[in-house]
Formats: sequence, structure tokens, C-alpha cells
Amino acid sequence: MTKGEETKQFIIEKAAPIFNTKGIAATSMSDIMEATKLSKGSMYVHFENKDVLACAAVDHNMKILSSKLETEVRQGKTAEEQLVAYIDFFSNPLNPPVIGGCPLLNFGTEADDTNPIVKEKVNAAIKRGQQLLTSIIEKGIADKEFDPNWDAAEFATVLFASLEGGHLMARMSGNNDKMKTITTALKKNIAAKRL
Amino acid sequence: MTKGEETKQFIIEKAAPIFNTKGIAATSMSDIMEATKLSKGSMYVHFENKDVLACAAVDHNMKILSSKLETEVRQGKTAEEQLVAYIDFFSNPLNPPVIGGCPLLNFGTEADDTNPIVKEKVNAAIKRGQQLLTSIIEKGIADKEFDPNWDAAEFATVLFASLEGGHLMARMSGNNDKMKTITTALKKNIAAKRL
DNA sequence: TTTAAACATGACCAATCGGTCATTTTTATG
DNA sequence: CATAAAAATGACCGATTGGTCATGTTTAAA
Repeated sequence: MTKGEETKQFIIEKAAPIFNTKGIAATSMSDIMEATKLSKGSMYVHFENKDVLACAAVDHNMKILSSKLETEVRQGKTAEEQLVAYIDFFSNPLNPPVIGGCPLLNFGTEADDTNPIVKEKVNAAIKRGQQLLTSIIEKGIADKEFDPNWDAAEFATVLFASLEGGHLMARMSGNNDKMKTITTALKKNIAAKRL
Repeated sequence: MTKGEETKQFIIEKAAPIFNTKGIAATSMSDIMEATKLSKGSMYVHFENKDVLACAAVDHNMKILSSKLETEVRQGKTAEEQLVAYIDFFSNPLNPPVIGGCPLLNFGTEADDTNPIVKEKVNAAIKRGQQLLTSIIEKGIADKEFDPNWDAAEFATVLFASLEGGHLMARMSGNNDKMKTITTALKKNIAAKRL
């Protein structure tokens, strides 16, 4: 890795949590300069403009999130353990795996009507999450672990949606009770499909 | 209503959808001036600063949403009809009841780490939504319409969370399929509690 | 060790930001 | 209708925004 590549990565890592907490529009290049202790000119050596830097930060947040998630899910041996690991990974929005909370929620809502590029990144990430969940469930069915009539795609959708909604509820209230209710209900639904 | 009050209301009504679509930080006073065709000085006659105007816009968006929702829910006679009306009200995020999509999601995620006042407004609105749902379910139980062992608060939480999550998924994908999956699953759960 | 390219710097730029205020116009009341 | 208060105007303000660029420094390969 050349010095330039190192600096570029360094900037991304410092910028990512700022964009994720303050939002893209509310984050200024000065904020990044302060966090990196680098000069303005240096930022523009590595990123042609703020949008490009913001996109890199979005990507980085999602990559960190998914790599941490995959590490946790891999710990599970059975499909049920893996589903539970997935749920537990998102079970405490007040101490989230990525600084600033879920980047899908944060960047998704901001980009919705304003930034089609970021919006598509979020959409793709959601699809990957859905696919991971669906494949775990289908593996569980193939392994005679779950009821073969279980609709994998449907449950993956409901699970994902309720975790995102629970994330919002927990962060707004500053309290994790609602999230606990949701994760418990989800796990109950999974257990009910056990053979 | 005096002329001043009329103008103030007019500004709020024009500003509300802009704040809800672009976000608070990304909306400038010039945006509001353009939408209202009013001068900058006039805006500051009615609102001491941008934050106050933004708060008024947040309140307005939520008020419109909840009043439309209540109208729909009131149409239902039985508790089940009312729950279904609630779900249907949020069932098409691509053509949402309030311009810009769900204000709880939009303002909530933006305000999370930056604006405690707006955050608390969102939190209070979520609580009201939860209370409405809980009371409908409890009424249904009292009327011998639903299984008396149904946990009203739990289902209210799951319902609300999955609708918000589904909202995000639908808007990111530009497609309503996931939301349809969610609403169908929710209605199935309700029907299962019917006596 | 030489040297050209890559990197870093910070002064500088026009544009826009939120906000103010003296002045003018409109409103509403006696 | 007179008139004082309320509302509306737009020029103006300092601060900050994203972005540029000539200059100096560091890197890395020959």
C-alpha cells in the first residue's frame, strides 16, 4: 500500500463515523479536516469532491457492518444458531456495531429523495442482507432442522424490517425494551419452526 | 385568524413537505422563500430562526399524518377492521400519506444524534402510535373479538416496527413487494387471534 | 543519489448560508 | 377616515460552504 493509498484509507476511516452520525449534508469538509488533522488541499488530492468522499464513507460503514455481522453469524453451527446470531447482532441499537447506528437507516432515509447513488447502495445492501437470511433458513430446511413449509423469503423480510423498525424505536426512546420485545418475538417464531 | 397567523400557517404548510423530503439540514431558508414566494424578512417576522420553523414543520407533518390515520382507523367498526385500516394506511410507502415519506423515519434518523428536541417529538409520536394500537387490541379483547391471551403491547411493537422497516425497504427498492409481504403477514397474525 | 512524480499545504475564491434591520406597505381598530 | 401596529420587503452582514491552485515537501524508483 503506497503512502497515498494509506492516507486515503485513513481519511475514509475517520470520515465514516462522522457521516453516519451527522448525515451527509450536515457533514462539512472542515469536519473531516478536523478529524484527520489534514489540510483541505490534501483531502482533494484523494477525493475529487465531497460526494465521492461521502460515497466512500457509506461503503466503508456498510462493509464494516457486514463483515462484523458475518463473523458473528459464522459462529453459529446450526441454522437456528445463525439466525439467532443475526438477531443478536442487531439487538442493541444503543450500542450499535457501527458508530452512529444502522447506516442503512441513516443513509437510506437521507438519500431517499436526494441521492440516487447512495440510495442504490443501500438498496443493494438490504438485498444482500435478505439473501443471507433466506439462504440460512433454506439451509436449515435442507438439513431437516426447520419445517419445510416455512416461507424463507417472507420471514427474512419480516425479520429485517422489524429489526430496522426496532432500531428506530430504541434510538428514539433511548431505551432497549421495544427492541427486546421484537427480538424475543422473532426468536419465538424461529423456535416454532424447529422440527 | 389574523393575516399574520394566516401567513405563518401558510409558510408551515409550504415548508413541511420540503423539510420532510430534503431533511432539516439540507433545507435552506431560500428553499422556503422560493416555495412561499415570500421575502426573507417576512419569514423572520413569523419564525425567530430556522430551527423554530423546522420544528413547526415537523409538528405539522406529524399532525397531518396522525389526523389522516385516525380518520381511516375510525372507519373500522370491529377492532380487527381498525387494525387492518391502520396497516393499510401505511401499506404503500411509494405513495405515502405525507409527501416525502414517513416523517418519523425521516426526522427521527436525522435528529438522532443531532437534534434532541426533534428526537423527542418523534419519540412521543411513536408512543402515541403504540398506544393507539394497544388500545384497539385491548378493546378487541374486551369485546370478545380476540384471544384474551394476546399480548397487545407486544404485537403493537412488532406491527409498528415492521411497518417502519417495510417503509424503508419499499422506498429503497422503489418496489412495494416487500411491504406487501409484511402487511399480509401482519394481517394473518391478527386473523389468527380472532375468536 | 538523483529526480520526477506524488503528496501535502494553506491562502484564496465565489457562492451560499442563517440572520438583521431600516424602510415601506398593509392591516385592523377606534 | 385617521393612525398606530403589524407585516412585508430586500439590501446587507459576517460566517461558512465546497472547491482551486501555486508552492513546498515527501516518496519511491531509476
